[in-house]
Amino acid sequence: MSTSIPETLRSHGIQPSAQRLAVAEYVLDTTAHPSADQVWGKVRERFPMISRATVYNTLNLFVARGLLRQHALSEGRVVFDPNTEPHHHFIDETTGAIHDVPWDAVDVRRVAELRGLDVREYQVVMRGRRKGKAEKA
Amino acid sequence: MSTSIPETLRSHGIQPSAQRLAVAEYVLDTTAHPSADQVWGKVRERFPMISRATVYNTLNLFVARGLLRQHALSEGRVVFDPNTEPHHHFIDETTGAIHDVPWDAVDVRRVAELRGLDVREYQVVMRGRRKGKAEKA
DNA sequence: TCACCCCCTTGGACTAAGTCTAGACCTCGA
DNA sequence: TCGAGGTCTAGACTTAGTCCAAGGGGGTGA
Ligand SMILES: [Mn+2]
Ligand SMILES: [Mn+2]
Ligand SMILES: [Zn+2]
Ligand SMILES: [Zn+2]
Repeated sequence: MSTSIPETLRSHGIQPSAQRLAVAEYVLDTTAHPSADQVWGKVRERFPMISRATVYNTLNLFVARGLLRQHALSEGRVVFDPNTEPHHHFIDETTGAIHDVPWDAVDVRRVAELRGLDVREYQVVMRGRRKGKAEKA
Repeated sequence: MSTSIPETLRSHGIQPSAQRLAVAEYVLDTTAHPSADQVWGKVRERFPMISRATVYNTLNLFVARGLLRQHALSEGRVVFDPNTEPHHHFIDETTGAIHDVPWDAVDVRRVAELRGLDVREYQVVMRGRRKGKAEKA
């Protein structure tokens, strides 16, 4: 039982509105790492009159208030991620899909010892193919 | 005493031309991780008639032939990197500058053990500020 | 030397991602 | 009821990047 979406928005200082709820319902509950235009496409299925500018404004607002993170992992694609905890990413070179990798699944050491660099955050970005699971037709 | 630039191009299967040499002279010898349009701006200083399309074509060709790597590290910026050996990157949040971090300066373990993922390559992407060196005016 | 061919370069059209703006529209409190 | 602020919208605008059709240039063989 988690808090309702309007509550979540308010607790991050965001005034709920019909459009913002429609965006939040999709983007706060996906692991697909969608782009802004993909979010627009998805939200329009249930809310056809929402404008592109509103989706961009809403996503940028959510990022500014810490509800979402924004990543530029693969060429030219900026994506949104509701997982705001530290974690790593794996990019499937075949499909372009981005998968989360739990923070503790990888060991990274000696980052804090780098001379001259004050590292505030970091992640491991991996590329390759998903194993097993025969390719879907 | 390294090989000449025309030799380098030929050894990667690239026919030298005046334009390609001008691009190569700059981009194979920078640590600045420039964008395509930054390369265009720089090359035009010495070769003012070179077209934008040629710079993009040349950079893409260099990437295809393994002379350059392309990275999308920070939001919306695709940059070119003549360092084709494995290494990590540090992004200065203040200036946006991208710095190379030697492969051995960081320890990454257990990447190969990830179940279901065939990791072909990876790097650590770090963000923060450069220490020391008072900010330049 | 000349002609031909192939590759290269060029400017401009085109596309896609993203931002900005001006006005319409809500909502809520006085 | 009214006004003020905040929100939404369509469309113009910007920027990165690709595509295209036409022109140019250099090597090779006659
Ligand atoms: Mn939060
Ligand atoms: Mn090489
Ligand atoms: Zn993620
Ligand atoms: Zn680099």
